[in-house]
Amino acid sequence: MRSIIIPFALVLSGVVLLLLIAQYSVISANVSQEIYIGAISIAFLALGIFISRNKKAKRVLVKVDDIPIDSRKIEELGISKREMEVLELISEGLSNQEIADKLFVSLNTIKTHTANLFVKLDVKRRTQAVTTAKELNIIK
Amino acid sequence: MRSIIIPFALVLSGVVLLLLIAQYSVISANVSQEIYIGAISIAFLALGIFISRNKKAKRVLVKVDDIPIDSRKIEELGISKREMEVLELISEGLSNQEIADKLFVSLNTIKTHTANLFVKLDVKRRTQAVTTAKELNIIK
DNA sequence: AAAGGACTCATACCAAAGTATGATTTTATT
DNA sequence: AATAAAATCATACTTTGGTATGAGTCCTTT
Repeated sequence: MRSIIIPFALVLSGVVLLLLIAQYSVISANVSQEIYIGAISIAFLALGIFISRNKKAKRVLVKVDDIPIDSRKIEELGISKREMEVLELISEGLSNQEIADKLFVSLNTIKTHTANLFVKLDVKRRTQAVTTAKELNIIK
Repeated sequence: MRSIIIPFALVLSGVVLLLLIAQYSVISANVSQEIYIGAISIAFLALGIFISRNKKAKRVLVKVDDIPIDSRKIEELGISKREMEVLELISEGLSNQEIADKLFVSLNTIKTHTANLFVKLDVKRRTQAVTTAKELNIIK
């Protein structure tokens, strides 16, 4: 929101300024119209490029990290909500005990979830689960 | 290079077109100059925004996946070549035994490497080693 | 030649991860 | 209300991972 206000102010003041210039050009009517219009066109073109350059770059940078999570695949593999939570915590490097503590359930429950997860992802180890899940865009 | 040619052609044809419009506006001299100039300004502003929007996005998108490996950090942490190999294989989800087989060394050797790696990365588990190493841009 | 770093390997022991099986309780869905 | 799926937990067991320590070999650099 705020990032729109500043360029807008620039545009408006630019328009006012150029209208004033245009008026003067009518008074000192020697210089041809085409040159003025051309100059104005180029100036605004540059302004437009300038405005969208700065902000766009950063916005896209953020979005690239957001490769969308493939919820179709999650369903397809029959991975439940709780299993997804566990998978994400595994990918953050937590131990089963730490996951159990964080989710307020027993260690055995986490072991069950991971075992089911490994079958669904067709892997044998948690590290493999993470790489496979990332390849499938199931986790970030 | 090529990506500059098309917008340039657009700009030039736009200028020509607007100059023609401007000429007609002199002939049908009823409409005030300011409105024409304003319209031209806005049109070119939009053109400028449009031009830089499309190209910039893709260029940045490509660059983000290529976050360079921070070899300074690797040195700084004193991680050796062999340790890096092990770290990469860990991040691919291999077990210690599989890594040992792949590198033609004993399981014990891999255990030694991982233990040293964990000290250098200040982590306790292989999964944590992977997330930390990725955060530090030590591995892809 | 000596010293240091990197790489190798071993033994032994403890901790965590993973497997298998069975069972109870929630929570949706029909 | 009945059924099914999801979530919970337990016990018992095996495998893998991780820690600690010591030691030998091979380079490289002083």
